[in-house]
Amino acid sequence: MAEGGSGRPGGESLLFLTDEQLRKGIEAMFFAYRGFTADPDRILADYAYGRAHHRAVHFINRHPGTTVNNLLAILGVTKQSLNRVLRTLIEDGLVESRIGARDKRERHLHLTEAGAALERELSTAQRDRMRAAYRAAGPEAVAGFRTVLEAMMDPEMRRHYSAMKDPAP
Amino acid sequence: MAEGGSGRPGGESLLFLTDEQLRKGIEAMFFAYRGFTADPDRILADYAYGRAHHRAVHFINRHPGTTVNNLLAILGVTKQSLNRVLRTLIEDGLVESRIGARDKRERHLHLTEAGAALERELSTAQRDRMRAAYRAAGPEAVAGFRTVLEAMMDPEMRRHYSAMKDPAP
DNA sequence: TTGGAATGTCAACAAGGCTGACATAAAATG
DNA sequence: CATTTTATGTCAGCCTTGTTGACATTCCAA
Repeated sequence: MAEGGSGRPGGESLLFLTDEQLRKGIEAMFFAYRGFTADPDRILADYAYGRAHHRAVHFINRHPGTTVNNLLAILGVTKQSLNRVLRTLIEDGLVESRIGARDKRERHLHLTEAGAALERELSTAQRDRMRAAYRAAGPEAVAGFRTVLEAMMDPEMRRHYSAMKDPAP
Repeated sequence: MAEGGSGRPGGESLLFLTDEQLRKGIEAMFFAYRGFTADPDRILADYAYGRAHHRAVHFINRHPGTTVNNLLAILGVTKQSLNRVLRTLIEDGLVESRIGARDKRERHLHLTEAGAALERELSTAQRDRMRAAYRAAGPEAVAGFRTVLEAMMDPEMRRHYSAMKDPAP
């Protein structure tokens, strides 16, 4: 066969869709995600927190005043799971839970100053790695990176992703 | 400010390095990784296996005859953790562990036919999603995707990634 | 031959997912 | 007003998968 023997037929413009290319993409995701979480994980270990706490703190910072239910939808875990994490964060004074003004059943979540400080520490480490990768890869690669990742999301997750404040164009 | 008010100075060619852009990249990784693992996770639930089993099966398939130690380095977990997963896979007849010929301390790992069948089922599901994302994004985006992911890896992981058989150019 | 290094196994513990059941309070609805 | 639905919190218990510690086996080098 003229197109490389992958067993997947197609014109030469579809070479990037061979099984072998797709496997490389899968492994790239696996190895890159490890790097992606490595720096925050190290910091979290010092605080006796885990990735679950990081995720909660991250999205509370991004959506100040969000309700528990909304956070549940974003994180895609059960309320029991989230509650355990949230409880420790509130006990430790990193997150504040305010009863809703309109709807008193709701709890609106905010970071305290200490919570914001942890968020900064974590996101600085994670952004530093992301920045280095972006800088090494260049703007065009970054655009492609974002395009593929967005196409890989479940539609529900894409909603949450797109709903976040986008940088001014 | 002329460059969007992110607080990060830089010429217009560095707009893709603003904190806001980096945050979007971080969230894209988070949401995309969820999609990336969603399909295999559903299949694994039917077999009472987890992601750890998937990873082991994937890399044993990619490196037939690999030793436990080598797999450890690739997966980046403790040998005790891997051993538990490996033990169930061997008990269930998906993986074969052969004592090394030269060095009898080593165990060389191979998939059985049943193991290869599970691997195919899992990787087919995962590749399907990856293929759809690649197709939607196009070849240039895919190249950028791979470039950024590779830049994001720890050097050690990048070694393992690059060591894998690359598609013929 | 003997001591250390490498490899792999077993045991026990913790984090953080999950389900199920249940309580409370407030809102929405008849 | 009575009832139902919604939002949240909590308890109990299970599973996967990470961890450390202890230990057995095997190899190799002093």
